[in-house]
Amino acid sequence: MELRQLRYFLKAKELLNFTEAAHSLYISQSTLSQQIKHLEDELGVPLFDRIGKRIVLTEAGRLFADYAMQSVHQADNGLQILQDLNNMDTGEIRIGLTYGLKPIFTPALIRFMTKYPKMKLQVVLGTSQELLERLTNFEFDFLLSFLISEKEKHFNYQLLFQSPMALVMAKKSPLSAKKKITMEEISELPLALPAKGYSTREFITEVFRERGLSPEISLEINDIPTLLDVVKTGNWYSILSQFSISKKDEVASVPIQGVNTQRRAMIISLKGSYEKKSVKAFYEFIKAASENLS
Amino acid sequence: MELRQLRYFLKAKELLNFTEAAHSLYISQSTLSQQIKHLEDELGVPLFDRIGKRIVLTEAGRLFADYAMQSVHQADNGLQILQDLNNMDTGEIRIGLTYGLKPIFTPALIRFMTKYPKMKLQVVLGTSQELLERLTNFEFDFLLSFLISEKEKHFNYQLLFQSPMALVMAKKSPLSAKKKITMEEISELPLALPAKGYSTREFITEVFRERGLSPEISLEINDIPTLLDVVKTGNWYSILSQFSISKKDEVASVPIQGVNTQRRAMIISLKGSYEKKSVKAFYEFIKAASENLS
DNA sequence: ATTTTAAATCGGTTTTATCGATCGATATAA
DNA sequence: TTATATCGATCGATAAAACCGATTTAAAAT
Repeated sequence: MELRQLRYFLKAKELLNFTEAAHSLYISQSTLSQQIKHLEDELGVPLFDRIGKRIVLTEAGRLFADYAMQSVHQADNGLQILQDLNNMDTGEIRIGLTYGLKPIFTPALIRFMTKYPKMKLQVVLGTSQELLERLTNFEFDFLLSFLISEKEKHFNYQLLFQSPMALVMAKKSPLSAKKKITMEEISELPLALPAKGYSTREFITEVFRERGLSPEISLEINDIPTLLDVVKTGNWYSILSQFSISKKDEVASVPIQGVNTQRRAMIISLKGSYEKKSVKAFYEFIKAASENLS
Repeated sequence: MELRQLRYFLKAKELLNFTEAAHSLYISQSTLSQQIKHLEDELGVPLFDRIGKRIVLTEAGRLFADYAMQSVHQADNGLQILQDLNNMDTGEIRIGLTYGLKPIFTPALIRFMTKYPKMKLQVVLGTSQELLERLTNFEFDFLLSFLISEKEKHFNYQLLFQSPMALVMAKKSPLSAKKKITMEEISELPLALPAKGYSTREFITEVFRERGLSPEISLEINDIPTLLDVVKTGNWYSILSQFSISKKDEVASVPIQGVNTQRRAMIISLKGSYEKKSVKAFYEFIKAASENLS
């Protein structure tokens, strides 16, 4: 068993297609096919079921995948820590970012890249749910998100700041003059909310559920700028964290009354994973940006 | 980077001698030398310092070793879990055993091997301290020992039974008629105790320390049967757990008064390591043996 | 029925790991 | 101080393996 074979297996498992996997690994399909076979021979059990020209993971494949992933990951970590030992000016940082935290991220990014121009960053925007999933698969060094549901024990959390939820509406809306608004009032309004998977949406659903309210959710949109465009028409209202609404969005916002509407912005990383110096440095840039904005 | 290279590296790190390491890996010295070099080239930093004809781990080597070990271990675990999936009648169990728990282990071993004759067992007797150290290096599936100091969070503990400490003496000793004895009385006697590293010794030291007693320890022996031979002369007394003294040892024992002299016999294993079916089965045999004896 | 698609297989090529022999350096013994 | 043994590095040759392209086989799709 070799790491090369484990890497091949994991890619094949990911794509469930030998031809594509081979292509993405820059090897031929025949090579991949052979190496998987060798691995299976050594393990004494098939990792894939060949159903016609389709492949699916076997029970054994599912079980084995976790160990293969860990093994490869530990080796990568070892490499990383040594490269880190030499200099922190090179290397790559992979970051998961939720829309809501873009305002904090962008200035941090710019300052960081100015200071360390040789670093390579890879930023993926997405919903908290999908980013957490990918973090678990070692696809990110960390991600920026509002806290979704409960903390999980295999993640590390660093609190950046808290921000209350606010009702968002067109500037011309009569409600924009109010100082505060309750969830009860909101539940009577036509709402356009972020789609499922967004931490904000999960949070809103939970708050409504706690209070036994069943609001009218007429629109679900998986893109925040579009959501704001909809709100600007004046026909719908939305709920976002106060923080993520900037002036140039040209909408009005009214804070929501209630202790439990505080959203906690977090840096989330994977416990047990080696944390590069460069990543730690980035944390400081993000924390500095958070303090400036609050 | 390949697992093969990591295995080579770990063996070289263990023996700190390329020639011996190569021999123990059934490869030539030149091959090992080359493969270590390739690995170092890829990592961009030497893992060993070559001081004359001696090699020592570099800082980088020390850091990298943990990751290499984890990587190899995870791959091995993956293989193990799949072999386990097929049948639990084959494979090897590696067990660390302290002298004090031999009486419980031996009958469990015999029954287990009778039921699963194809299994291969490897049993290492030693002190708790050295066995715990080796458990951390993945050298055992589990070990049997009385609990030493505090529980550590990277170990799993399963309590087997509790046994009080007892003063051990020759049958002819006048003290053998007593029903109980205090630590204060003991501290006046000439003592022969297990050497450092034995859980029992660590425990005794701690109990004396707590009570501010400074006993006369005239003999330290790292072999329990020898210790008992010494005790049989009548010139010395020893302290062992009540349980580990059997009738055929031909010594008398008197329970020690005091709540805190209870020793806890434990199965200790490494958290996060995959636990083979066969190992779980063995646990049951050990637990059954504990219940019978108590 | 025909075409397309995807994995397995085959033969040949390239790369890599491995070995034995040797070299150079160093520690040890005479 | 000199001779000897020991250890890691290096070199050239060989064996093993990974790899590729072409082809085959079988199952979907048309």
